Amino acid sequence: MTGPNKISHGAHRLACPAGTVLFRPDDSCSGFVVLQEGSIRVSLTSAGGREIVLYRVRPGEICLQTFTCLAEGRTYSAEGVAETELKGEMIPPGEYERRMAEAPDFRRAVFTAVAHRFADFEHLVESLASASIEARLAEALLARADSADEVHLTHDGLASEIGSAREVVSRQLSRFERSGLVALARGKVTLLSRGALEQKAAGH
Amino acid sequence: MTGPNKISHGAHRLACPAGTVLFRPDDSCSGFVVLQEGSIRVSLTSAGGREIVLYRVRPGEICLQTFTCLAEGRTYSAEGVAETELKGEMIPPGEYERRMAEAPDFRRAVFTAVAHRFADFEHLVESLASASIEARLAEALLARADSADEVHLTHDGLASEIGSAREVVSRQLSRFERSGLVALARGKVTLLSRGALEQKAAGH
DNA sequence: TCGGGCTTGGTGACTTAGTCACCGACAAGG
DNA sequence: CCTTGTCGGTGACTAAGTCACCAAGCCCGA
Repeated sequence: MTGPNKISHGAHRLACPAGTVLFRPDDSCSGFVVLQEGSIRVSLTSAGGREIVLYRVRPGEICLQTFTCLAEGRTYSAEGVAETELKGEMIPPGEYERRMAEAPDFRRAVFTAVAHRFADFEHLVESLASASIEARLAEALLARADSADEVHLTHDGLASEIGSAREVVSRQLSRFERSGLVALARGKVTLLSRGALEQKAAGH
Repeated sequence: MTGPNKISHGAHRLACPAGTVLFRPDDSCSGFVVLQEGSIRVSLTSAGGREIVLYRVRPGEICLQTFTCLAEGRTYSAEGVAETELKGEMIPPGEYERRMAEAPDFRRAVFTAVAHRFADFEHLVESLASASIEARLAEALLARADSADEVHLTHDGLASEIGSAREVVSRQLSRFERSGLVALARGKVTLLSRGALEQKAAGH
């Protein structure tokens, strides 16, 4: 725990390539991750094989799963995968406890992050309970488009984002394409009218 | 803040009858509630008028809405209604901050409660994303039945519990009745076979 | 460069869920 | 009583999800 890996007392460096599975359901938690670079996708897969993305962890945010596990000494219930290369620190459970008790800034940052995360969850529940597929898909496309208005996800991937099925996404995308809102290619969706998609996302 | 209402330093007594609306979307938060008796129903109502119960707060638990508001200084986004008569304490924001910083037991209790609450949310998301109406309704009936196996809720109320529509609940209840799982009366459902309902809740 | 085999996407047919409009039954209070 | 509001039932329709299957693109080894 000393030497080049030591970046702050009691913590050690975390670095892993894109695609790394950080945790799976029933894993126990090995520490609190403070992300400096990259993004982690946290998703839930139900018995029927349906996957839904709960949230993403980015620098400055926290993984609520991890918080929960540490607070209760329980195992994970979701899966976390590195979407990009990751860099950060891993704070072991004991050190995490100590900081929560003694470092007001650390504690405040964790709280704020928990609160944010919780707001995400609320939004997700509201969407699932009452938004149309059209609206949810439009929202997901806008949220995941890059600066060139391109979304590099398969229809299957998009289905996971919104907690639906591939066929449903395919059909809705075809409708968007026929209306001139997007252009489709294998593994890619190009947004042609953000404005119109924003309308759809808001529920017409 | 002194006199008969003082029950612990800086807090004051909270008492209100069933049906009291404790907070609505966009209200600002006036303090942290520690419940000693009763239950609070926290629900979200979407633009289309569809209501869904997020969770209930019971003694020893916390209202995550309130936690979020205090942590970020934001307003509520859901509605909280007293389901029964309530008794407890109301800890004002400043005092809440102080306790979080100085009282390890208080802090630990809050964390544990947040973690529990979060697990509820996860379960809700998973249900919404992939469980059938049959399963969700069976689960809600079991969760809300009293010791006499009776559920005192209207079909509309049950629909809010599972985030669906009254007609859907009515039809599913009819099917349960035809299968001999429940007996129906105005404003009441009587469970006739918990075992069979548990099967349904687990997804056949 | 050819040809599997895998991934991705398209489609029809069907089931389940949600919506809309409407009506009848019941309960409580004047 | 009768009136008014709540509660529940129903038919007809739309939206979403499921199932089975196929076709096109892509990767990779022979």
